[in-house]
Amino acid sequence: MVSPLSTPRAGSRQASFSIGLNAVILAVTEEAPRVLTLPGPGGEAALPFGSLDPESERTLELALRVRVRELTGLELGYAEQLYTFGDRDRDPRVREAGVRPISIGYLALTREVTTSGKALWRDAYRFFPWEDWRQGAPKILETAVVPALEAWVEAAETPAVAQRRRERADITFGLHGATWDGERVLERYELVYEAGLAAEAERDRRARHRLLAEQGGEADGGADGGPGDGGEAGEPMALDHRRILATALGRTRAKVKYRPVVFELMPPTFTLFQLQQVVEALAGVHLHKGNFRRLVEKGGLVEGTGEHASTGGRPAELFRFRRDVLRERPAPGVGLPGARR
Amino acid sequence: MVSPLSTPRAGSRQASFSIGLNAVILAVTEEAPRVLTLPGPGGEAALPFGSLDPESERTLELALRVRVRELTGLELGYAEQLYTFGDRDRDPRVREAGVRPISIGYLALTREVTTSGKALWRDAYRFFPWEDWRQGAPKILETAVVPALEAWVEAAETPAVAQRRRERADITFGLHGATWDGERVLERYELVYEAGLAAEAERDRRARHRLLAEQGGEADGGADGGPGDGGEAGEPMALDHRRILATALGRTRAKVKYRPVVFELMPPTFTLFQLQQVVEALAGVHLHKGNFRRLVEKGGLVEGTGEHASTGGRPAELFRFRRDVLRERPAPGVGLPGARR
DNA sequence: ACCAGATATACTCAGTTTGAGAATAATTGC
DNA sequence: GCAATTATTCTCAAACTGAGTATATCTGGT
Repeated sequence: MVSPLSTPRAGSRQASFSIGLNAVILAVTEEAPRVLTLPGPGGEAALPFGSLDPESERTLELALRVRVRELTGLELGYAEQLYTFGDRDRDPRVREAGVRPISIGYLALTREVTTSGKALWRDAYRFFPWEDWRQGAPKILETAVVPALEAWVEAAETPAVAQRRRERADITFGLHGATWDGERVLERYELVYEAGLAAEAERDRRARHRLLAEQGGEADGGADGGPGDGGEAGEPMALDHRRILATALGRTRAKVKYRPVVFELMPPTFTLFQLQQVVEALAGVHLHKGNFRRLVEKGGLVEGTGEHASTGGRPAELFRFRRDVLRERPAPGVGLPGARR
Repeated sequence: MVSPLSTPRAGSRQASFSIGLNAVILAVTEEAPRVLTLPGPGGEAALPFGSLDPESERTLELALRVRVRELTGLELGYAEQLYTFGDRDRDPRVREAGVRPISIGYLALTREVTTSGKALWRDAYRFFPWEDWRQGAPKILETAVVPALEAWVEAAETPAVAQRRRERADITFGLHGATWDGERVLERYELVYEAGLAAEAERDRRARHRLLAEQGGEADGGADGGPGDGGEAGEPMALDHRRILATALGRTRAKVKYRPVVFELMPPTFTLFQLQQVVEALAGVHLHKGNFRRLVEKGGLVEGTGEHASTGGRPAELFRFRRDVLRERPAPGVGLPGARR
């Protein structure tokens, strides 16, 4: 049953694919979103990942769970697929082994637990310092990002390209009167990469050139390799892992608004302020206490347990997630300010 | 530079992968969402698809665009990645060639244009008759879907499983007081498949059994193959294409609410009622005319051109998409009733 | 026992948005 | 000019939002 539609490409010698499964495992502790990392090549942090065996595993998600258990000892709860990355020229492994890597990213939310092996929980904002607005506008925007973006706009070869670049920079970073959209984490990282600010950009460029020199292959498109010196904006990660992490953070920020996924990150019972702090850590902004409370209580997302926890001031009531909300409302989430269309 | 994390699996003989690129190309005409299909194996409709060559193509999306142009003559505009499917036991091609197919689905929105080759635009609701509520609750729910779901719940082996099944059925189909959520298109199709109502379920089961008989392989998990007789609910598609289409429709319904993607489906100028009808076709529900108008005008999504189109009654003003809205608001979309938060 | 400090929780209130319906305007066909 | 048709504008109550203020209940110190 060969499909009548498939189109074999010219020149496909025995090259093949590898399917990489990458897990972004998020937890929130001490008011920071934390991602589970492993030491990767070159000292860079890496996401837990492994490759899919073509025969043995029934589904991609099951395979991912097995890999994560092997690597970190963690038994995943909530997990969803994020995105599949397959850019040929953005992975140093590409032609080295004649294998084209396809990376399938997954997002998992969990409570932080001690893990085995070399796994380490790291603050996700270490990799995206411009995403945390809880202490006001992040300084790195002024000092590094905006200047680099301006240089990148200036470096355009035609005014039309410069115009497009400027508009894109404005929208993704909320410059010149545009509004900051917390969900555009990936778009911002991509821009940081393109502007040459991410250490990965320089690293990948070098790797490509090395290969081209060895093989005398095609010309480099030259769409990147801008003015940046690299290493200035956020800690780099192995391979394309920072990209995957950016996708995960953006998706989490979006999803929290319309699905009760925050509760995956909470203990069975919690105070409303603890819940709020977790949401704030993910969103990277502060919320109005009274309004948050109203939203989450009147919205039927939680129910009180009657028990109380001492806090240093008046004791706070402990709440639990109210599962019935799933039946009642189509899109139950904790909605942030400006979440309104 | 071998990753320290990859875990070679036992028993991986020279099996390999193929990467399939699948395009769901949507347009709206005559008040129906239409999907571009090609004749597939066994007379079933198929999505345009082809496989990725490991070496020649720089990015997945570019490869997809090339395939679609070759197959249908269509030059894609807006396109986004949807989901990657890789279930081993749900694709008849799996072990036939020792190749495990991974399908990457894409969503493209366009205006309907005449296409070359054997491509055909078909009403998407033909494949999901339960999704169109514009004429009231679809009859097929009463006549086929709900009874099949009930049978599927009854067929559970333990009361606990039956309980879980019932809750899942209620939430995804809005039964017993739960609310219908237009975006859960995939979840509904998956349930229809699991309940044995989708013709594909029976087809895939047969294919698996044929292979098992030939190879004497592992036992079938038996998690499906329920009471349904197949073929009762919606037209089937080739391979896992109905799954991909369901993902696309759900994503489109969601996205329309917070990104101005409808305009990809519109001509350069249009009346507000035309715009509304396109949104209604996608959402599968009717909207309040005045409110829709208010939303879209006050929301700054469109601007009048001053020109008018004759309609049979009072002429309607022609509008165009107002691009500036992208700068002004973080999540501009046309929002449906109940879309709040 | 009382007070200050720290939290949690409860209220208030104006402004905005939503959902639903009704009223008015500009055409076409007869 | 009239009926039918479609577009456009208004109205209004209910619900929701954003921001602030007031009250309650604990701890620790004196």
